[in-house]
Amino acid sequence: MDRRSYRMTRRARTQDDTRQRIIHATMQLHDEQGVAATSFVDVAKRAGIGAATVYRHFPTVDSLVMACGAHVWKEMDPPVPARAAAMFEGIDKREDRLRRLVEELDSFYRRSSLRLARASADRHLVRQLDEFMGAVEQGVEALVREAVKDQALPNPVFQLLIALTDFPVWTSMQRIGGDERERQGLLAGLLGIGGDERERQGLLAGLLGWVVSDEPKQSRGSLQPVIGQAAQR
Amino acid sequence: MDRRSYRMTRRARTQDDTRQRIIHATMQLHDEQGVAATSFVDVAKRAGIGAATVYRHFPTVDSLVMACGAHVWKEMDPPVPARAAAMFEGIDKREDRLRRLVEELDSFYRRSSLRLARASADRHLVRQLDEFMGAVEQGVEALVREAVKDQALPNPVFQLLIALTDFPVWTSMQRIGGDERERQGLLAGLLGIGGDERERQGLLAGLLGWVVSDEPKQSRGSLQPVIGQAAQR
DNA sequence: ATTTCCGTGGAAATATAATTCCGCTAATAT
DNA sequence: ATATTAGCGGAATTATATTTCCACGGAAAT
Repeated sequence: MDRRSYRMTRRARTQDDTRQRIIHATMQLHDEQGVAATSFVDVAKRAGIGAATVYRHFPTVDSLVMACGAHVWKEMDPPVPARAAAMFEGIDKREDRLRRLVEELDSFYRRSSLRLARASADRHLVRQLDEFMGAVEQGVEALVREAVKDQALPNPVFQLLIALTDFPVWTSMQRIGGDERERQGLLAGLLGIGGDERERQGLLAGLLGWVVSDEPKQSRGSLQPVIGQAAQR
Repeated sequence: MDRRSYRMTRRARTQDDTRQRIIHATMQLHDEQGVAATSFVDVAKRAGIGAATVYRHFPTVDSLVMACGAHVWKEMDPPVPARAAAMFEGIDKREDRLRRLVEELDSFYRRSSLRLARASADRHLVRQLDEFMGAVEQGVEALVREAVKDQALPNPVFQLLIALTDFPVWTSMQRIGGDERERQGLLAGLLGIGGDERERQGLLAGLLGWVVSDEPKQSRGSLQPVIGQAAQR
């Protein structure tokens, strides 16, 4: 009795269906109660199948989380370094590039806020989530870098931009309220502070230069020389 | 046979010693592996005593976490609303008050960063941690409010200040590196943007006003009218 | 001294989540 | 039709964390 060859047509379909149900149930639960808090039994119950079946499809937690991760990544469509340049296609003016950057980031964070929050919450418990967030951060950084690529910013200024554009900061800023336009304008304003042309440096760039250099440049004694100077002149 | 009266002098001391050992071991483990990840058995092992003894001293997880919380609170000595005013005693100039605020916050966040991070990480799992962080946030908010109390900031600006002074934002800014003085100067600069006197509003206040109002005030078309205008005039 | 009291901790009991076993059934090939 | 294969899932098993029990021994009172 040698092994028969199996093609599995109809069967394969129901099997694949089960797999999709599992993934769907898992994502649902991850959204509702968090990633780390979701057990295999929970998933099975939600999907309306046996726990053993979940194990058949996904022998390890890793494989399940990864399968979900792929789906989620696709759904949230985060910025990736490869497409960063294309996002600013034909946009030359500094302000317009900044505006574009903020638009892109705000809409990304907004449409992904729940899942980014869930991933952030458990990234120290689940390796995949940490990698996931790492990839997101890389994409955002690439976007920022592309937005200011012809400005030759000093590294600390660039790092500040990165810091001000990350997800935790966006989350904190949500408390301000307001609609999409207000939020974006506000963030764009904050970022716009950082570095204009080289000769008349942007406000923050100037400020940073003052702060980093050992001695105040002009108005010693004042705590915000550049800003103060810009505002009263 | 009626109950004897017990005074417990020597005994009370060793018992109290055990209690302190438990608390010490718990804080150690919370620092090392996080709050939620630390079990009663872990604590017992670290303290070199039996698990049952831990239960005798702290019947519930809550009681143990609270005892540790009290210690931690004392050690980190966070800003509290009651002492907020005293922190600015005799400091009148706007810039000096801001500088004081940043000094206070940065040094607080720096000396408490590990534990604030641990508390933040698990605040969604452990009620006490959430309350703890809530109290910290209240203290910080009181400090900020006190720092700008005579400026009559529009609420959105104030909210922005709160957002920019919270722990997640501070954490993100750590990536910039630099020493204490640089960091503080940078943050002070960022905050200083927000709201000067009413008549010549601070840059950010102006920006916000522009963003919030429906139509651009002066230089329509430009994305950062206030900053642009301030910088080039 | 001796009786009473109580903190201690090893061990057992309990709870819950993770994983595997195995018989059932439906799909497939001949 | 019938033998064969493979997905399925209830139930059993294992693993781990939580909680309780109780005998022991040293401290406190008389």
